[in-house]
Amino acid sequence: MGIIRKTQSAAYLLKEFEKDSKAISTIELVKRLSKKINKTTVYRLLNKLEEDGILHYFLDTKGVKWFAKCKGCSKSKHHDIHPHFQCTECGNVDCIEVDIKVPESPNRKITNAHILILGQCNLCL
Amino acid sequence: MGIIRKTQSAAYLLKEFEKDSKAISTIELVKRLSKKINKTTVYRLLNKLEEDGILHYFLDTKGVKWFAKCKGCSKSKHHDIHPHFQCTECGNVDCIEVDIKVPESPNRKITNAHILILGQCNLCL
DNA sequence: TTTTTAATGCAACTGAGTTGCAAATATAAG
DNA sequence: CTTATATTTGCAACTCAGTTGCATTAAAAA
Repeated sequence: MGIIRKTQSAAYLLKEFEKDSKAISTIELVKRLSKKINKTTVYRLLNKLEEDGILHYFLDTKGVKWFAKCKGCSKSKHHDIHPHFQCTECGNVDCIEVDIKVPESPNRKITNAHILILGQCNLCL
Repeated sequence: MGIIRKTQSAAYLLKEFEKDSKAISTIELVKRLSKKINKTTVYRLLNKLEEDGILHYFLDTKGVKWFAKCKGCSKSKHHDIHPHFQCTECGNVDCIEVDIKVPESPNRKITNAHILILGQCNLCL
């Protein structure tokens, strides 16, 4: 589907990602916006924005979904196949702009990779 | 906690992993064992076996939890920090015995990495 | 065999995410 | 600007994986 109309809800949602470039978990977003946007709408908007290449998402080690703003992605193709870093102490997540080489594997065709790096962030060191 | 007693349920559960070395999703395990073991028990056993270093787990792109048998892990430390491969067509998951170098990052201490490689398996090519 | 203590089953619960539908609102048409 | 139309939204009810409390069962120790 993707976003078709410029609605107030979409504006509120995108505003959250303009504050800083950190990733935000779905649950956190639903909480933050609960007074302005209904939970259902938040979920629907996130999916649409992801399809349009405006946001990208990934899952952390606990299965929590995190969203972040895309850089240079389009509707046709996501280019955000970069690793993500999650601090094991504070839980914060960042995008890491580094390419990691994934080894070829016999008898398989590798098309993508999800990489989550764990450790301590600069604030928790 | 970890496993303390050798119970029939634990034996049934481990048997599933002895058939082959593939990873099995939690939901699939609960289904397969539903006539022999209660759902609650399956979940509790999986956690215990993971703590004991007998099984390891990881999450796929949809947040589904997969378990597989560990090779050379102990209660004190999991060594199964290898990548996992999931076929985007049939959904099957395998452990990949390859080391991937994770780049160092300034201002961070990297301790671990979760790597999920996606593509087509030999059966789906 | 009896005692002790962990493991299990059951039923009820939790909470993230989804669905159907009526009402609201953005956009296009007139 | 007003009306028509089609997408978005909110709400309530639902789904379903995973969890919790507690009484019962079954390992292992005495």
